[in-house]
Amino acid sequence: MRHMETFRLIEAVARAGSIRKAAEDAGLTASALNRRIARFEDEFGARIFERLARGVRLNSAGELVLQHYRAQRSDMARVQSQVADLKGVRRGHVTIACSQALLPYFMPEQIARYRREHPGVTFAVKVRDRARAEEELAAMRSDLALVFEPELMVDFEVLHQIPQPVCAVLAPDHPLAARDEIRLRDCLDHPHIAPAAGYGVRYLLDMAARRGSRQVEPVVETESFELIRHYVLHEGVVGFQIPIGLRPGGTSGLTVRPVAARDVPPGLMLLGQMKGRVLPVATSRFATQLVQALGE
Amino acid sequence: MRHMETFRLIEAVARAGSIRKAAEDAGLTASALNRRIARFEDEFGARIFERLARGVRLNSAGELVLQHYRAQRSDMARVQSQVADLKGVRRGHVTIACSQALLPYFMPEQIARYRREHPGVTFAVKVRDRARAEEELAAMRSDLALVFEPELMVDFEVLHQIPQPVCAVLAPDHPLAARDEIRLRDCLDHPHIAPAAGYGVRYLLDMAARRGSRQVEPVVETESFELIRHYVLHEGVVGFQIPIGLRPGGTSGLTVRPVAARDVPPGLMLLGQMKGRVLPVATSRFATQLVQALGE
DNA sequence: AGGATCGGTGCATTCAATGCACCACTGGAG
DNA sequence: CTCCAGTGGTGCATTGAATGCACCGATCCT
Repeated sequence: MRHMETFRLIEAVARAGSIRKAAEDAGLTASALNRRIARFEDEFGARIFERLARGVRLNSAGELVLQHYRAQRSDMARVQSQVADLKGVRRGHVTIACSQALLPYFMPEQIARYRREHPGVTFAVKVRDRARAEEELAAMRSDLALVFEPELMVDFEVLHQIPQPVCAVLAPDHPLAARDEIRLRDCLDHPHIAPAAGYGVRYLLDMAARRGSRQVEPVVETESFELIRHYVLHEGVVGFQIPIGLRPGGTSGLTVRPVAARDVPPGLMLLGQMKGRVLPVATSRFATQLVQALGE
Repeated sequence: MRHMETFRLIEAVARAGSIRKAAEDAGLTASALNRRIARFEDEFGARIFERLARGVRLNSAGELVLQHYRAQRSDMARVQSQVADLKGVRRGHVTIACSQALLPYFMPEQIARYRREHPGVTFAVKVRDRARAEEELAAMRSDLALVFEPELMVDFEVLHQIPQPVCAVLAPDHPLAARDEIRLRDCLDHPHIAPAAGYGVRYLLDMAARRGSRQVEPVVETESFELIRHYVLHEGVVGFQIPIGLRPGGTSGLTVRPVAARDVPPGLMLLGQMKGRVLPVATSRFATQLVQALGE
């Protein structure tokens, strides 16, 4: 869309922090870009950039303008998607930011199921922790977010939520594998492997451990859930996961036992969108499917 | 705002039903406008106008585009208003579509009260019947609507509602003026003056009369509530109004008596906005004031 | 048949956007 | 301090996208 060129450039300048840099990236001269911005500020009626000695920075008016542009851009995408829909083309593109736990089983299954019925719809799956996922939504770089225990910003509109108890993941020959339910203190007494700080599971574990005057002291700390699942098969340590990230049948050679809910309260897996946005057709349908799948 | 010129022209063409007419109005040639539209359709990826023998008409894709433009325009106005606000200018413009009954007392009072605290805010008050008021909101030509018994379209978001009983308006020497409450059949037995079809009061009266196998047969039928209020002083007829359109004290020389609620159920006065819109600062504050005033 | 009105198109023109060269200013390194 | 690198801002010539003009073919109404 030709008419939002200026907005696109404004966004580029805001990102680069400098008119010259942004101009170079955009393939035009600094003077041209400078004048575009000056002209926009004239028409708009207010400065949108603070002029610093070493560059520029968006002021609060500029933040509002940028937010407006992003909303407008995403709405235009929605309109195009709806038009494509009524042309019978049945195309679309769904962008979703989700927690790592959904990568092995849940998301692949859901996307495959959807694409079986709508092969024209393409997907972008971004892996974001709970804080970054909400940023994605706010900047409208993603249409949906499916995250575990997010910090719930004001702009996050919850479409569905399900509780997810924290589970211990063990090799079948681990001493704790015999029990049906495991206490947190038993996990902490054994060597354990845990996600790094910032992840929902770790957050719940830290809170619970502190309540029992204990500490989570993992022998291995990692950002990869996949590493956790595989590592417990190599060394007799206790791993932690949530059920949605584990194969339901348990054919993967892992033993899964819930950690006592009275020790570690279940966290919430939330499906959400940017508040007030009208989602494109394909996205909206996919969200509906997710809600249904989560409900089962 | 320069960048939505094309959208503005598209709207003009849609309204005029002809590229040539719209071009003339806009002060450019038909060929230029034609090409602008063709270029937009190219970029957009779909036709937005049906080409007819005698002109053009928006197709459904075009309707979506126009709706997008209106939403975007109103959001830009909101952004500018917020920026003006944080510049300390405290300016703004409130556009409200309302029923005729609010013109004599309610709206003047409310606007004056608001402007006493915010002299920089200007107002546009459009008088629209209940059907047209919702059109105004949908096309974003008005920010708020305060209407009696609207038909409640899907895009109408109710901010507040209060019941309004239908009242008989009489000269003090009218035979019915002696009673505290008046039955509908008594009104219909006397000569009466009523609003034209399409107005909320008339709608309620028609429904109620039909239930009693009677008919509303006014000696004078008018679109002006003001005429009704004044006419009852000239001829001994029964007029109909809702309380919010009458002076509370009753110093206007009129006698007001409620029509029995078991005959004519009270209608609803609804304050609403376009669903999902973020209102400009000034408008939002004014809406809050209206809600409070209606609550009293 | 014929006039009126419509959308669409080829070609010359124009003016707004751009590139270039340059200025003034700032901050940090030598 | 000087000097340099990097920034935003400006006057002037240039260019190309948008426009106006003239014209075409189609359609509708008289």
